[in-house]
Amino acid sequence: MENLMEELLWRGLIQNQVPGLKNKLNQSTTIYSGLDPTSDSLHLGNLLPIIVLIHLQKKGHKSIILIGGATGYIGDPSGKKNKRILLDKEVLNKNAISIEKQIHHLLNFFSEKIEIVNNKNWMKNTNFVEFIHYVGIHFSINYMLSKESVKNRIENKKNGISFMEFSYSLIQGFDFFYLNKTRKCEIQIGGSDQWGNIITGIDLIKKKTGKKTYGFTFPLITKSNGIKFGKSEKGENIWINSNKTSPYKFYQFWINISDNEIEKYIKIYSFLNPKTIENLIQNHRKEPSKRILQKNLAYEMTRWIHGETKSKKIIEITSILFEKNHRIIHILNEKIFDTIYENIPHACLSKKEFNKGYFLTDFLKKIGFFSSKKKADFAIKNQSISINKKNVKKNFLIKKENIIGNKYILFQFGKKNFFIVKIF
RNA sequence: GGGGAGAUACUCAAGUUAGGUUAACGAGGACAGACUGUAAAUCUGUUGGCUUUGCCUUCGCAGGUUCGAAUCCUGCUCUCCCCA
Repeated sequence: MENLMEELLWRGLIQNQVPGLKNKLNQSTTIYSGLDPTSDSLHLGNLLPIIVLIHLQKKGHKSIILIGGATGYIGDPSGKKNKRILLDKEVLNKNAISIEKQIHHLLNFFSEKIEIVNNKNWMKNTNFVEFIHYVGIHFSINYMLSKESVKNRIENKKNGISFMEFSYSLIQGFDFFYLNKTRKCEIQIGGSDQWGNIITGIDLIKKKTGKKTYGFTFPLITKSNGIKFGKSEKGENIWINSNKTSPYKFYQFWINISDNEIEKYIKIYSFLNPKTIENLIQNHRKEPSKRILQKNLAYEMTRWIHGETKSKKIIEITSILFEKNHRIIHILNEKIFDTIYENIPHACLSKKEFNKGYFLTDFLKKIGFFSSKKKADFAIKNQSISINKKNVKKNFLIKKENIIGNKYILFQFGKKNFFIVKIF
């Protein structure tokens, strides 16, 4: 446990810390982090607290994950320039249930059991007057106004802050107090935007009980282009749920991380031990074109989230899809095509429909690979379309000969966009 | 309550003062091509739709004037600023 703090620092998982944290981490204690059920799935952003809690638990601490059924109902103003869209209780409950399932799934992988609590269970019977008296008495308005999250919104006349959001940090502060009282929880962790809320909890516990508690935050991870990490180029979140982000896409996300960022991310996201990571980094630097770090991280993450079998399959089809020799594709068996079909964007078309005869541009639009014929047309002109790995030079009528494996046609746009059509 | 400014494509932002080469300058982003390693950087192209030498739809919304309107007129909605 002595090295825990150093390891967390080495991994880049500590941005800000309460003094004395290091000593506290040297003895077994209880740590919690909360996440509000604003969606029915976790994404790479809110996976981070869970990763850190697992690290801590593995080193002998007890971790608690708090699902914010109550706080989600209020909406955390931290890190938000504008008002949040409010979710009603039913949605929050549904989200909480499916997130809890996901968390169990994530923990099973490590055979770790982490307690999951929901703050609606202790907030639902709270009386407003009692709460304000019990908690509000300890916080001056001056103190609350000085919080970064509040300050920003007060200066912003257009999107002022509601009293409800203003009170958010008191509820989160109370959560920490409650967990300290009932579960001897002494450390709260969160993303860097949670610093203010964590301090509120620490202050509340101090004032109520005189006990000293701790906290730390991890950095807000942004990519070099300024986009929040964990979002795709289009700004979509990369979700844990395979219906929202396909395992193939998930794998590709990691594979595509650039060299100058991959070292940082493998430290943050993978559970490989530091020595292994250092070795991989050395090897990667020798031959960056092998993409050792990207492949390792992509594999580690995909097998954690989507399982060993699935990730092996994805690696297999990835190597086929990105194979430079276009002849390879013609000697594959049907089973592999079936696997490809299941894992990448696809469409199916009846033989009857196919036999009507389509020009490539119309076909691409029809199957949904391109949203408009013009775009498809332009792509062909640019020679960025391939059929069955073979570059298309100009628009032509799709024929039977284009079907391979007896029932599939593989389309490719650019280097990394694939689409497969099944003719049945 | 009084006065002023504005609303243009994914975003920012020209054009509006004399109405017509304006699908709408430019920048960013995004996508593609070349080079590579499914990297970065760089250079090039694209960035409303279609039955593509042409047609249709688009400059806050609804009307009007005109052969013709993002540009002029009327009404409406919304946003911002200043003074009370």
